[in-house]
Amino acid sequence: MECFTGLEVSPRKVDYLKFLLKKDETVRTTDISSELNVDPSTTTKTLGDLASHGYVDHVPYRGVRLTEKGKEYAQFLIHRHNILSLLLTHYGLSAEESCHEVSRFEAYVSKDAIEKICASMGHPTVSVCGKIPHGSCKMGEHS
Amino acid sequence: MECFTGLEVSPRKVDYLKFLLKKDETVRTTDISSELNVDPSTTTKTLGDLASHGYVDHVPYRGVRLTEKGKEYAQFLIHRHNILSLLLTHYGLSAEESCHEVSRFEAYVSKDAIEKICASMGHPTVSVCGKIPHGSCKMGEHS
DNA sequence: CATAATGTTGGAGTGTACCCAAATTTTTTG
DNA sequence: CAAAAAATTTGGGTACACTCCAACATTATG
Repeated sequence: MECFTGLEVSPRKVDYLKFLLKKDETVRTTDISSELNVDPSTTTKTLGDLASHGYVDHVPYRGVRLTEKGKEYAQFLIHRHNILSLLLTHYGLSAEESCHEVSRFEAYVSKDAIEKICASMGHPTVSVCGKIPHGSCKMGEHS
Repeated sequence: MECFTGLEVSPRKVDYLKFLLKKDETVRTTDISSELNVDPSTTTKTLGDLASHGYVDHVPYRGVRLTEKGKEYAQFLIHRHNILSLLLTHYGLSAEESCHEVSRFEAYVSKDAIEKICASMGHPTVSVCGKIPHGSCKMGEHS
C-alpha cells in the first residue's frame, strides 16, 4: 500500500484521523466533537467525507473506526507530527511551542520530505528519546 | 511597527506580496496574472483584498505597489521562505525540493518561530551563504 | 479617434469548515 | 416496554479562499 504523498488530507481532517488512531477502537460522534470542539453535525459530515475516501468505516448512529488504510495513514500523520516537532525543538522552540507550531502547518509537508528529514536525523524513536514528551503533544491542545 | 504574527496573510496572497516586493515598483495586473498563472480578474480581486488590509496601494487601471507596511511584511515573507528553505537543506532535501516544499506550508509558520530558528542558526545571510541559490528560489516556480 | 490591449465587475463554482434547527435513532428508565 | 432523554444525522445556511468566464470600462496606440 503506502502509496500516498501525505498531502491528501486537509488540516482539520488530520485532527480527526489522529484522534481516531489514538482511540484505536470504535469511537462515537460525541467523543470526536468534544475533543475537537465542533458541533456533532460537523463531525458527522466530516466523517462522511473521510469514509468516502476510505479512511474510516462509519456506521450511522453506531460509530466510526479507522480502516486499514486509515490506520496506516494516521500512523504517518503522527509520525510526521513527531518528526517535525522534534526538528523544531532543535531550533530554540520548546516542546509545547514546537507542537503547537507544527500542528498549524504539518498537513502541508510531504511524506517525501518527512522521510528525508527522518533519515537525516537517524530515524529517531521520537516518542522514546524524550525530546517530545507525550504530554506536550496530546491532541486537542491545538485548537 | 512590526506588530504581526506572520499568520495574517493566506498562502496565495503571500505569492502576490512576494512578487510585488521583487518588482519593487508599480506593477500591472497582467504582470501578476502571468506570473501567478491566474485570470486577471482574480488578480484584481486579490489586490482589492490586500489593499483593504493596507498591504498595497491599488489605483484601478493604473497599477499596484506595496505600502510601507506591505513592503515590511513582504520582506518578512521572503526571509521566512529563505530561513525555512535553508533549514530543510540541512536535512537531505535539495535546494529545489526545499524551496518547493516550503512554499507549500510557509504561510502557516509564525514570525515568532522564524525568529527563534533564525537566531538558533546564527542569523545566516541566506542569500549570500549560497545554501539557497537565488535561481532555485525564484518565485512563480511554486505553482 | 477607432480599435486593440489592459483592467475591472458581476456572477458563479469549488473546496474546506462550521453552526443551527428539525428529524431520526438509540438508549435509558420509570 | 413505552415514553422521555440522549445521541446522531439531515437539511439548510454562512463564511472564507481561490478561481474562471463573460460583459463592460478604461487606457493606449496606429
